[in-house]
Amino acid sequence: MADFKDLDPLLHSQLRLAVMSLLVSVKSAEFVYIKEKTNATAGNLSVQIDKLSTAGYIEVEKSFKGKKPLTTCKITKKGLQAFEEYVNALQQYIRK
Amino acid sequence: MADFKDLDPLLHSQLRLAVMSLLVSVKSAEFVYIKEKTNATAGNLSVQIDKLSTAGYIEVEKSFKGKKPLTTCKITKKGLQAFEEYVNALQQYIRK
DNA sequence: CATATTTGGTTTATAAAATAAACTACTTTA
DNA sequence: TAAAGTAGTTTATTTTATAAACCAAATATG
Repeated sequence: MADFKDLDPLLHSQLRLAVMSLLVSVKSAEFVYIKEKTNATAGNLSVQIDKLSTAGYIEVEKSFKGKKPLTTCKITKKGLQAFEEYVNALQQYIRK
Repeated sequence: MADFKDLDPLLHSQLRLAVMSLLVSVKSAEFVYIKEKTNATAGNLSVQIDKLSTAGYIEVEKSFKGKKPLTTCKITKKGLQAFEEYVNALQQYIRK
């Protein structure tokens, strides 16, 4: 049996993984939408989005919807690759 | 799309998950063996094994191999169930 | 009209987790 | 008999995650 590959710690977090999971399928999503889908608090989500953004895994665009702030996220190529590698590494842990 | 199910925080840890993953397949393993397979430090492993044991996910038996201490771990029914649930919940996050 | 309340967040503080370092107890080897 | 190794545990430190507090603007309410 091969040794366990390290799991990207940036992705091995429930909330960040959920965010990435969403972004993989929808390609672009608003803060509020992500917040609802993930059941996260705004504060927590804000922090985790920041981390993903700093890592270059997602792109964050701040604009306005009418007069309200609007934060839109989309996954980057780097993020997609990291996600795929994470999933591959993880398979080793969870296949019975 | 259904909301994301919570991931058992006890299992959502690289080292603890690796330990459980090992125990699922081998059914019983020694401390040193687990340590080598997971590349963990003894201290870290000791702590994480303790947590899994306290949760009732594994059973820990302390004996002696000759004159050296021997810690043997095996997964419990509860642990196996938790592992399976974790894997199921996780699927939702990682299917593309 | 003024004052709550809601929206869409960010910042900061606290709690929990992971990890590393130090230590224990004993054994083996030189 | 001193040094080094084995098999761990305990404690301290660092990192993370989460919650609580806050902010600015908009909208609703009496």
